[in-house]
Amino acid sequence: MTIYDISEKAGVSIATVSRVLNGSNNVSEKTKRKVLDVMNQYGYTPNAFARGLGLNTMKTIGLMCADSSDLYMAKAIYFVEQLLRANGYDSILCCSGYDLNNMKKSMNLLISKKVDAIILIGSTYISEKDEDNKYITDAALQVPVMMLNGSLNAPNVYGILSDDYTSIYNATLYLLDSGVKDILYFHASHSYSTKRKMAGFVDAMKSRGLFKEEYLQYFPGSHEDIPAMEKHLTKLNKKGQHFQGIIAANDTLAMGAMKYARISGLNVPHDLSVIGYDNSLLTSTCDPELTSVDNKLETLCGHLIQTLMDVLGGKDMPQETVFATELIKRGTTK
Amino acid sequence: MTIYDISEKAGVSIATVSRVLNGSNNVSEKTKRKVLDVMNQYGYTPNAFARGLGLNTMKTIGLMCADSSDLYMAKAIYFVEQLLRANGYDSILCCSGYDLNNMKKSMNLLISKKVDAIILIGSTYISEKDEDNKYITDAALQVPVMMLNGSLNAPNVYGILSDDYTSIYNATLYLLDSGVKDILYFHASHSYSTKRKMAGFVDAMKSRGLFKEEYLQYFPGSHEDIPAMEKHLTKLNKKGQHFQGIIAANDTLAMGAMKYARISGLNVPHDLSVIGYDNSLLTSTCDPELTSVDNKLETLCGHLIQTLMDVLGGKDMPQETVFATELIKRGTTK
DNA sequence: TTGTATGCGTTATCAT
DNA sequence: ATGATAACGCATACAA
Repeated sequence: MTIYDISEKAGVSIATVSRVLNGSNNVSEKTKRKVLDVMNQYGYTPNAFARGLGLNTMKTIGLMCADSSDLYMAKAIYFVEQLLRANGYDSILCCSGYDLNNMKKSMNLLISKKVDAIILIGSTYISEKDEDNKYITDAALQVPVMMLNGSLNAPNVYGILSDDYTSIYNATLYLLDSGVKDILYFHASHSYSTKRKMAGFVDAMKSRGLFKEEYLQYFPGSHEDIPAMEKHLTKLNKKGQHFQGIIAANDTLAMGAMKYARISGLNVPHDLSVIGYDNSLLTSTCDPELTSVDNKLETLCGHLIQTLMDVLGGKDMPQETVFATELIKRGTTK
Repeated sequence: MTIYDISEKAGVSIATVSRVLNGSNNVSEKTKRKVLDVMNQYGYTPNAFARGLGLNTMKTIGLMCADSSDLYMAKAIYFVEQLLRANGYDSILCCSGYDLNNMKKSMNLLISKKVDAIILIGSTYISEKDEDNKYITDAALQVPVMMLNGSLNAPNVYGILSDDYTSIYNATLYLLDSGVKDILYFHASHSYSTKRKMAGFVDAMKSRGLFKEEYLQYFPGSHEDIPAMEKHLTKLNKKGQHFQGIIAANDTLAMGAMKYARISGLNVPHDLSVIGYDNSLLTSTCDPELTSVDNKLETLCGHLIQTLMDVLGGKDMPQETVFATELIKRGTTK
């Protein structure tokens, strides 16, 4: 069933059918009805490929994330997909993993599929070395690139981020002010976001003259392996590294800290204070409930999509937008 | 940059360029090199829309899930997307929510985008009433429909599922054999999967002559609201409903049970035994760690994609494939 | 092995 | 208001 079939059965030209299809006003009410009737009768739907060829767009946005099963990214995908669809766009998803080569591959794949824009979910994609970001700036030569919680100073790439630095800076001060001295920053990646958080931690500690390099604790294992996180901390403690506070780069790591406390017989928050990040459902799985930074993900996603729509509409938009977060205080801090 | 440009610059016809593009053997090594060189030089990539129009496929599979941020679905999406891409297909994602009308809309949208097949993730999509499944069987008239953890006896729809019934049947017996008598089945949806689990529970209890209707506990709130789950159980207990065991339809609900135990001062597993479902990362967030049913999701996804590829390749495939699960015993059961 | 010509189903630019 | 016709960029049957 094509536009030709409809035109024939309705006794009009394909041009008229096309006009009806696209809601042009230049068509009499009478013929419009006739064409519409025939369409319904035969259950006609326009061919998306042909339309894509003609319009050079299929109203599709490419979504890239390292791992769609990560709590943060999964939520982001959900919000972004909903909002895109509400704006008449579809999402094609690419879980690229954390390897640079696969990221490049995913990017090329999306570009070759002629998506209208690319959304990079999570700060995984931005690298220290400029050359490693080239695949992003290259992509931005073709279509707008939106970064959720990332930022890159290049034409046609837009970053929407939460203020990770200040979040952790303030969280650290909050912990210090509650009387906790030795605080660990516990992270499992070297992403852009993690680094900004770390900088916030370092600066806050330094502002009180309390910073030590050993406070920065990198966990090299799987980002889902909570028992391994516990073991990491236990080993650390056995090595003589003392700490009464842990600030984790995400809630899952904080769960590792909680497990460590339980196994070590530590009272939380009295012996050990813990702060997580993302304010996920994990915050209510532990006892006491986890104090965590709310990253305002839904707000970020909303703003990201709005910015994208404006960019696609030809408007000038700010290259970087930063949102404040909120520390949700629960039982793991005093 | 089109095939015409390349043909001109390489001094050959567009047919030859096309042949090179599609790896045809009927082209001399020499001209192939020449064409390839020109392509690289100009950074040519074929237009996906034009190709789609000609071949009537863009090698894209439609993914539907109710909520991509649900732990189960998020993992499934990850596996499925990876496997599809490894087979040369892309995924377009639609988070339909749990409302039937939106599900239909999502389905139509995917069909109209001319995807090569549709994968329904989670048992959300299959309904009691035949008429409510019509949109699925209708879709199957156009493209193969694969159901992850769902099943529908209709042409061109294929179900890959884990044996939810037996899982819970055995888990229930396991709990009974450990000396626990009053057991609750705790669920938050009326999905096909949840019902099969419930049937397993009911039959297991009946097999020992221990079933009571009140044991079936439906939680009407948000599937992420763990505190509300706890309150539900607390209220239940206050109403005089006793229980020493809880079998939850998923790990999140089990977290609610664990929270209830803590708040009520119950020792797990001595006073209360808990079994979850999905064997997610939540199993290691609580204390003691959660006994849970491993649904073998990765295996299911692998099989689903393989089946799909075979179906697309024209092979005859079984309409339903059921995989056994495994009860992973941890600290919440004796 | 290579080239020519046509079709794929639209949209859009002209006329009328 | 409506119709004829040319793109859009590729694949492919057929010819050479």
